[in-house]
Amino acid sequence: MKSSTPTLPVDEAKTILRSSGLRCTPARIAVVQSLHAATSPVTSIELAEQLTEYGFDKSTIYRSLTELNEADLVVRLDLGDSIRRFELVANYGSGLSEHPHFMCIDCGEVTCLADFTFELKPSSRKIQVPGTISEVLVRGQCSGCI
Amino acid sequence: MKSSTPTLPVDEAKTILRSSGLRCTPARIAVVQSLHAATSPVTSIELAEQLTEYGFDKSTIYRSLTELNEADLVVRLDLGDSIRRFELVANYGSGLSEHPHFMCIDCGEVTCLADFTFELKPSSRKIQVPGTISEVLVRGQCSGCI
DNA sequence: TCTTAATTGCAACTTAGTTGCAATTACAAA
DNA sequence: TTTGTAATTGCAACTAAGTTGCAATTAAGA
Repeated sequence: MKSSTPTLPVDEAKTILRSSGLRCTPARIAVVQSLHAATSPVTSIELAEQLTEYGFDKSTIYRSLTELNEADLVVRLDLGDSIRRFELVANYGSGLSEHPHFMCIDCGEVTCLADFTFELKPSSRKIQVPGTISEVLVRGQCSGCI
Repeated sequence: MKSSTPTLPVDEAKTILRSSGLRCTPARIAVVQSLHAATSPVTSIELAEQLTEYGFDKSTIYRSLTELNEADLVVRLDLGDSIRRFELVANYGSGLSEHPHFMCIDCGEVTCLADFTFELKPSSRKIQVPGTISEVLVRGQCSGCI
């Protein structure tokens, strides 16, 4: 698990939780801290494995993730390898909002395309995207795997 | 399961299979016919349920899908709901190749954005996409679910 | 028709995630 | 600070999707 960022102080984790009216429980604080430390989306499996080592039950972790997601504190990414990934919304920073993601079909590495915007171009003026867009995922081989 | 297209004749299914050097077995023919009949990507579950009713074992269906995928006769889509979908490459038609897909996060409906091209724009000239792109998935709410 | 490697069906297994429920805990109100 | 109570947790059992080992069967070239 990547974690280059210094650990988020418990108080800040609590502030994040309370901002959405969630109770501050050890499990949720640990989940927020873990997600905060990550530099790219974290899989639920990684998180469950990491936190069960500290005594939390895996069902608690999965439940916490679902609750944080419903409270819009974390984004749930379904990047196509049948494994769910989560990103702390707070990590996006102030102005920065959601961004496309790139996933390598060989090594599974996920990259945030934070500095890219995407555009869907219709072949004719008559057709349009069949709805609102909330997430964009690009899959391919990363430069290390080509 | 959507199937508006008339059933693909067995002979044509066999031709498709043989074109990639695969043996023509009843299971593979049934899978090809099923995928051919679909107008949008089919989940492995749908396919397994549909074809086990005809006496095929689910492991055979999953194996057939893997083989057809490895032979480049079908494309495997991982659209983010942890459920794999498959599309018959032959359905793309002659000139038409792969296209982006749109998936509704509410109803799960998948649409082929066959008439759209996709563009990722970097915020500056200095950055670029971290690899080659092989698949693009757009998620959001379809017009029926908004 | 024969031969043989490829394919299949079966059952058991794996993995990711979910659920019911009794025990515990966070936190608002007294 | 203590208390009451609804929210949360741990546990164990379960589900669903997909995989695997292996003996029996079959497609298709000789």
